[in-house]
Amino acid sequence: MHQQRLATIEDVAAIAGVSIATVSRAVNEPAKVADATRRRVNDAIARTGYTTNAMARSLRMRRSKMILILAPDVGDPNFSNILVGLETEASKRGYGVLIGNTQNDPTRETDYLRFISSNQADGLILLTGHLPFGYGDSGAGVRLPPMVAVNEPVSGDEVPFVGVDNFEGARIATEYLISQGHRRVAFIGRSSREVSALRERGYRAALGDAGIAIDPKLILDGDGTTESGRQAAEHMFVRDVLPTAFLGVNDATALGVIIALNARGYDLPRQFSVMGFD
Amino acid sequence: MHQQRLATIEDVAAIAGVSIATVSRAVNEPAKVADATRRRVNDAIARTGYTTNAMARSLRMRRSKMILILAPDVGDPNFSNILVGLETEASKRGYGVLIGNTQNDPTRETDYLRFISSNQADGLILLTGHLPFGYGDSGAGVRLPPMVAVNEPVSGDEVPFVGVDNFEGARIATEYLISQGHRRVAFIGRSSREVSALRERGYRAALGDAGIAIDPKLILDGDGTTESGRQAAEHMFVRDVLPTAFLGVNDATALGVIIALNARGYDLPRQFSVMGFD
DNA sequence: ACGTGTGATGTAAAGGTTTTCATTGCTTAT
DNA sequence: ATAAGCAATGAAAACCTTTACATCACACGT
Repeated sequence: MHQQRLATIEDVAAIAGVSIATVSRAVNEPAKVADATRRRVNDAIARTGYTTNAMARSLRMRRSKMILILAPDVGDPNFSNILVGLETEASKRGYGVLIGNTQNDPTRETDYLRFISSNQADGLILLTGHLPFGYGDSGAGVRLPPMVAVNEPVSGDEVPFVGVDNFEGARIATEYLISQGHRRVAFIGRSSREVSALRERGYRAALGDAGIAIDPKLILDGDGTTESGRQAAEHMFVRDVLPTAFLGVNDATALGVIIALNARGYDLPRQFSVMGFD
Repeated sequence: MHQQRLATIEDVAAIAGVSIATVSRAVNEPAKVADATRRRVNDAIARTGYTTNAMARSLRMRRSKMILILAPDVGDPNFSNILVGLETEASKRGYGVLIGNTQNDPTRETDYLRFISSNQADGLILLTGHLPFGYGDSGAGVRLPPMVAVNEPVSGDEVPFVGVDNFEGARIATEYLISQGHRRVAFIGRSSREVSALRERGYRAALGDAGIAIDPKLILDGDGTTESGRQAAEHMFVRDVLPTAFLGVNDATALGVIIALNARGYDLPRQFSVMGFD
C-alpha cells in the first residue's frame, strides 16, 4: 500500500496479465470483456488502488466532466442556495462543479473563461444575468460553449434559461390576493432589476383579468431593500392612498412594508395582506 | 475566427516558424527566448486565439492548480462566506476552486476524494471538521494530500488549521463584558459542536481570571438556533437566575436571547448586554 | 586559428488514457 | 470441410503539453 507513485493503467494491466486496452474496457464498458478477465482486472484494481487519471482521460476524451458556475456573489444566500442545488445535481451525474465568483467584475468574468477555453470545463452556468464580458462583443462568429442561464435570464442572446417564471408567479400571487377579496393591491418594484418589470406585468395582468382598474398611485419603485419597502409603504400613508394588500418585488421589500405597518400599530395579517416574491 | 477545432501549440509554432518547445518557453519563461522570436510567437498566439490546454498541461506537470473544498453545507451563510474568501484568494493565485457539498454524508465525502486521487485537484480544504471518510481508517500508511482545515479543526490528526481561535475569542469577549461591570455573565452553548467547548473554556477562563466564581446555573446548552437561544433565556427567567449579560455560542443564539428579552419588555442595550460569537 | 563557454533553438520522450483497427480462435451455416 | 461471422483481446495512434538533452552558431580568450 505504499503509494509512492500512483498506480497507472499499465500497472493494473501487468498484474492482471492483459493489455491496457482491456483494462480500460473492463472499467468503462464491462460488457465488452469476458467474465473471467473482468474479474482478474477488478482484482488487480483493488490490489493497486488504481484510479483512472482524470487528466489523461480528459485530454483524450476532450471533455472534463466539469461545469463552471459564474455568479456575482456566492455569499449571497440567494445564490448559494441555487449553488448547492446545482452542485447536488451535477455531482449526482458525475460532474464536478467549479465556482467563479465574479463580483460583477468584467475582468474576472473574462478570466474565468480560461476554464472553458482550456478545456477544463465543458459547460457554463450563468447566474450573472449576462454573457461574460468578452463574448458579447466578438460578434456572432465565436462559438459559445454549452451554457444555461439560471435565476436571471440573459437578455437578447439565445441562452437557454431556467428559473422562476416571474410573470406567471406574480400573476398568480396577485390573483390569490384578489381571490381573498382585495380590490386595491399595491405593487412595490425595483426597476433596476430586469425581473421587476416581468413581475409588474404579472401583477397588472391579474388585475386586468379581474376587471380591476390599475391605480398608478399603487405602483411604487424601490431598490429591493427592506428600507425601501418601508419607505414605499410610508409614502402611501402620507399620500393617503392606502391599498388593502401589498405585493413586494422581493421578500426584503415585503418585510419593509410589514415593519412600516407594525410601526403604525396595525394588526398584521388581520388588517392588511403583505406578500413578497422570492 | 472559425474555431472549429481549438488551436494547439503546434498551430502557433507553425505560424511563428518555430518549434513547439519555443512556443512553450515563450509562454512560460519569456526570458528564455530571444526578443524577436517572442514577438513572433505572441503574434501567432493572438492570431490563433491559442490557449494552452489545461488538461495536457496538468497531465504533464502532474498538478492541476485546482483546490477541492469540502463543506457540509455550502448554503449555510457561515460557510458560503468562507467559501467566497477562499475562492477569491485562490483565484488571485491562479487556482481554481472545486466545491464538494458533503451534507455530512460519508459516501459523498469519499466520493469527492476521486478528485484528489485522479489528480484533478492538488489540495484539499476541509470545512467539515473531520477527515473525509475513508482516510481515517486506512491507518497511517496512506499518504494524505496537502490539506488544511478551516473554520473547524480536525481532531486528533495533524492537519494544519486556520480559523477562529475559539478559546481566545470567547475569553476576550467575556473579559470585555466583565470590564463593563458585569459580574453575572451567562453562556449559552451548543454541545453538539466541538467549537462550543472551546468557547466555553474561554468563557470560564475569563471569569476565573477576574476572580468571579462560576455559576453552573448560568451555563446552558442549546442547539445553535435562534429558538434555542430564546428558550435558554426564558429558562433563566423561570428559574429566576438572571445574569446581567449573555454570551451566545453564535449569533443566532444571541438573537434568540434578544428576542426573549424584548418580549419581556426590557430595553436592550440598557438593561442587559448580549453578545454572540460568530 | 582553435578550443570553450554561452545563449537560442530544436528533437524527442514522457505523462496516462481511450479507441480504431487488426488479429486470433471459435462457432455456425453451407 | 470450409467460408463466414463473431466475440475477445492486443498494438498503436492520438490527445497536447513540458522539459531534459542535443545541436548550433557565435563570441571570446589564448
